[in-house]
Amino acid sequence: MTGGEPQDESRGAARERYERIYAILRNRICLLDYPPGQRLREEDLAEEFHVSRTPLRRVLGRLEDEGLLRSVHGVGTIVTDIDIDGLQQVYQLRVELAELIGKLSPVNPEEATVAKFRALLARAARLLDEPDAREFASVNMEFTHLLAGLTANEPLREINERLYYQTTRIWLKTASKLSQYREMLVTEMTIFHREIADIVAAIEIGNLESVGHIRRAHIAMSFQRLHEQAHSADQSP
Amino acid sequence: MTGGEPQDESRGAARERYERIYAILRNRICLLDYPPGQRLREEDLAEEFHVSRTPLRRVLGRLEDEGLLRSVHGVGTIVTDIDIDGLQQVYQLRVELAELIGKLSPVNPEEATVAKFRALLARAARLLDEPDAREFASVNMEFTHLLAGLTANEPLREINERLYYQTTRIWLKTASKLSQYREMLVTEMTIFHREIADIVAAIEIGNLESVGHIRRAHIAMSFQRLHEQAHSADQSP
DNA sequence: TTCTTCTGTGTTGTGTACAACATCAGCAGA
DNA sequence: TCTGCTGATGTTGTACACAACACAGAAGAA
Repeated sequence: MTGGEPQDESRGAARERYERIYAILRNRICLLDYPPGQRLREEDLAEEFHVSRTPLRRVLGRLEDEGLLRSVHGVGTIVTDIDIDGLQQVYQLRVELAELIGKLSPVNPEEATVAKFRALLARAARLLDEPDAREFASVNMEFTHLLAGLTANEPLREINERLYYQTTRIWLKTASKLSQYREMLVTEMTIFHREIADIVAAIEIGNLESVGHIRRAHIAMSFQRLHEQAHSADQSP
Repeated sequence: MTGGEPQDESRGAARERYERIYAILRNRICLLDYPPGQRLREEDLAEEFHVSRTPLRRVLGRLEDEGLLRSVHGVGTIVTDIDIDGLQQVYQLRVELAELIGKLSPVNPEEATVAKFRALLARAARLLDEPDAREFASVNMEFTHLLAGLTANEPLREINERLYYQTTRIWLKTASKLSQYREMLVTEMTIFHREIADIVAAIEIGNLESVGHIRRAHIAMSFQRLHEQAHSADQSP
């Protein structure tokens, strides 16, 4: 009776499937498999996942509540569009929350987790040789997920990931529309590689507060670069 | 094309109804009209709001995603139970976010908003003469809502309110089970009245950063008192 | 008595038909 | 040629019937 059971949401096969479909669709949106403005058909998705529209609509409802989708009666379910200015507030908040991860209930990771961080570092290094925007986004996503696990504060973890999913798309979208696409890609990957290296170093000596600070700085700078790119791109054409 | 339209979710009567039912049920849960453990019947609720189970279930789904409900197949939809220890993390996070409201995009309120704050101060003062737990909870709720409006950072506002709804029930629940129920009520109301007075003063001189600090201190202390109350109550019987 | 099994009852989860709605092509009229 | 209307078409939103499931209580055997 002490402490309360883990209370995994495991029991209930329905819930499990719900979470699975949710994660799949969310990733598709965030990796631009479904680009902003794309129209999704409920019936197609229902068929793909072998369910009827009813349970699928619950997933879509959640994605809509989180701002990734927008259903319009009689029209369709549309992937929301995003722009750097509308995301400024989210970035400001993410900057602050990044620091909190090192402050609120930080948990020193097990060796297995550290190994995962090192594996991501290796993947990031490999990206330097053969740039790949999608693989970059994927590594970035797993990295964020792993970082969120460094706090035992579950609400903070949830919120952190949620805000991340709201912002991560802007990166791929901005990059793909850029004339100096390749240069930007290489620059960002180089910086990202350094970020992982720095954070792995901080983790290895168990200084999670520094992890927070490093992360904070990188999120802030990443936004600034994105902001400048977008606005200089506005003028050029 | 500059800035983006207000984009209110107004268009769509369905969405409007959805939000309305959601707010009603959320308030009922938070004011303990539906106490923790209460079993809700989808069909009853559907009948009450003159809709079928389908749209109602979307509302319940969101409440479940936010941790206020829990649906179990074949059993029922149950209001989640809460305990002070399980809420410690949420409180820690709320403490930090309270401060952020004064830092991220603070917006000096219009005179009408300030008037609402003063009205709440008056209601709180009236509570000192005739204590009423439910009215207290209600004033507290509106106060929190108003405070959230002091930042233009919408994601911060949303998260702030969401975390509040997750924690506010613990207060009424703890108080109602206490032997010195009345003393606690009066004590808390007195402190709450001072908090509003302090914050109104800070608002009137336009110092929103101080608002954040005051709020932070009060949330932290409120949790501490609750924590001690709960644990001293554990030992006595 | 006590344990086990089974059946009845009530609830949430799912599938499906239909209503409400938006959009566009086609056409008539000026 | 352009404008305004109308019907066809396709989509999401809603209602309802039924399946899947949990649980209590009765019935029966040891």
